[in-house]
Amino acid sequence: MGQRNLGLAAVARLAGVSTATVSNVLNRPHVVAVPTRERVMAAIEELDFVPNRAAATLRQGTNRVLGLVIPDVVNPFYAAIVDAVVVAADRDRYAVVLCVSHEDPAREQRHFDMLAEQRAAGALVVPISADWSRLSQLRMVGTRLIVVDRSIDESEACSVAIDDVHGGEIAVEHLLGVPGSGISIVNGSHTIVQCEDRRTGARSALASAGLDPDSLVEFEMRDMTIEAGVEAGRRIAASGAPRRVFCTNDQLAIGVMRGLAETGVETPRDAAVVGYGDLAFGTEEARRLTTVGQPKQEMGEVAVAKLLAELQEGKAHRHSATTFQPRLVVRESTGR
Amino acid sequence: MGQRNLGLAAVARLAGVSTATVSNVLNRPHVVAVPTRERVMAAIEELDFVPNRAAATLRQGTNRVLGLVIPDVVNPFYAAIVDAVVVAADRDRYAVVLCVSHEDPAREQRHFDMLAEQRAAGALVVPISADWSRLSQLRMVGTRLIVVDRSIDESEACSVAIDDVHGGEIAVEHLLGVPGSGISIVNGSHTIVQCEDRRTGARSALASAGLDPDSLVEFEMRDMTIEAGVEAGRRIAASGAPRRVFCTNDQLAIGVMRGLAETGVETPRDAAVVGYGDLAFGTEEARRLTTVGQPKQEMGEVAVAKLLAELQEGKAHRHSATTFQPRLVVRESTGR
DNA sequence: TTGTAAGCGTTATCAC
DNA sequence: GTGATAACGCTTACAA
Repeated sequence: MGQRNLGLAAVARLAGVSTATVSNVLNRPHVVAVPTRERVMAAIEELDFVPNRAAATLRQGTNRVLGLVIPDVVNPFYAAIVDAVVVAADRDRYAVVLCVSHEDPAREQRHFDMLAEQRAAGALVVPISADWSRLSQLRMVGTRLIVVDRSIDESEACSVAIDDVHGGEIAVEHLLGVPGSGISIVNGSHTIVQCEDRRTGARSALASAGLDPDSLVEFEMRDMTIEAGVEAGRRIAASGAPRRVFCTNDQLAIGVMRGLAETGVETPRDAAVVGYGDLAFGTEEARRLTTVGQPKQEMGEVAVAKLLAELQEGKAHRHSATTFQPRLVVRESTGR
Repeated sequence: MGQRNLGLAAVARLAGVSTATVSNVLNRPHVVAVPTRERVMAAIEELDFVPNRAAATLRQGTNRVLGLVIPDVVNPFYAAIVDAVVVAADRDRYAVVLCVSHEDPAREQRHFDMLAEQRAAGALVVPISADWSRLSQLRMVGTRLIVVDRSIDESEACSVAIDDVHGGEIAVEHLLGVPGSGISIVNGSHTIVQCEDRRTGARSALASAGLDPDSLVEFEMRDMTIEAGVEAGRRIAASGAPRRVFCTNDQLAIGVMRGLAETGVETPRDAAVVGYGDLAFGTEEARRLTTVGQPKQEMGEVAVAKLLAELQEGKAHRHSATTFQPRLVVRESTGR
């Protein structure tokens, strides 16, 4: 019960061996003779010995810790990544320090500095901006970096990302196979790289089908919420825009279906709607929505795998960028 | 760019002071003369010095790290707690090590041990079981504990929880104010303490209204999913059970509404449904659902506040249990 | 197979 | 206000 706090030395004394041997029992059991090992284990048990990783970190210069820096943890997309990362790291006995930047560069910077001070072995980062000077502290202490869900030059770091252009392509490709004419796109701001990429993919799908990319009828909404989607749906219904609609997230898509329905345009009877993300599971409307699924768990797992590989390889490591392809999840909203 | 890695000593040399002074500049700037301080800061800048927290941890016996152990991070209830905890911890410059137990006791145990080895200053735990012997390692190294979302004897640790009994009470109280007769409850397994508590609250509300608690018509479902809710809704419709229905989570509630609707029983026209949790925001059905809201962010914040207080108070600390009251979020599903 | 001993980079206790 | 210096607990050559 009491809160003692001895060290290797106490264990060594009780077991009648040296500290080096105790250390070996802990880290390289195979080099220790069996009877010695057992004596040491017994002493560890007896004293409730808890190794002090700070001492090991100090000595080795690196901590069995990975940093994970994301913009938001309530967002199910990132939550899924967090889950995958935590599981993968746990498999290799790494602790994960979670940092939520909330899109605040100053906060993100503090997180980087903190991870550097902790001598984190590596960090998985969904960066707010592409300003690499911010990472100098981490570089300085040798923390390895993986950029997640953003692309970056391979000379800088490893990265994993999901190909949003392809996501836009398969969405529109699918819509083109549904009866109707023309394509509408309901998008967020073009300044968001994901939105821009998905739109690029949409245009590319039109081009591949021998259609004019400029024939895409665009609705650029300020927010990417259900409300904004409803507004877009109304405008589509009112303006006679194409009723094969690609929305760049699921909320917009659900809103669009609702906005269309207000004037009696039912999906999928009179319209076809494709969303993006496949995140809002478990709700009625999402269950009917054809959408673009993103392999986020896989991305998280591979990110950790890359990081651990880089840690093993050391100097010999060469950065690489991995891209994951989204796949279409076909449901009712495009089934005529 | 190079990866140097000096220490206080190098900074001290460059600034022409002792390591003690550099340490003071970092930790107690006010005791250092201004010109000296400035010279030291310049040297720190010049050398890109990054303090090594492992050394400080080793010396001080405690790490500026909080552990957060939860069963699941994709679940929005826990995600909200994680967010609140991370923000609160960040305010006081604590790093948060996230551990996801996935309901696996062995894994949870590893997490505890790991936090002990890291000499975490404290840990916020949503424990799988109430087996306190599991925490011996943590106790041994002086890590302070706060139990979150579970109750525990005040002699053991501080805790924060949400009063599920009261949640059940206000839900049924509200249903009793809606036209109709009798109350149905759609619940998960009674072995889940939250389910049992919410049911207890429901019975208590009946009693307070002068009704027989045993008049509560119960449906105990194996899962707490939308599907299970649909099944319950069908059974309610078929059996003529009371159509004022309290469901112990939102998924069940959404399912019940759907199941009822299959036989033309529309909510709120012919039925009143109350859910629990207020988590599935942004979906059409959830927007219409009267439900019991849980102050989860507040719980997370207070948990960290308690932990930090305990860390400050040290020996003098006395444990305490804080209970948060849920509040009813009234929406369409009970509005006749 | 085991022991010896030199650090790792801080912080804290004294002197000055 | 500042400087020496002794821990803190572990890992790792190297020696035996």
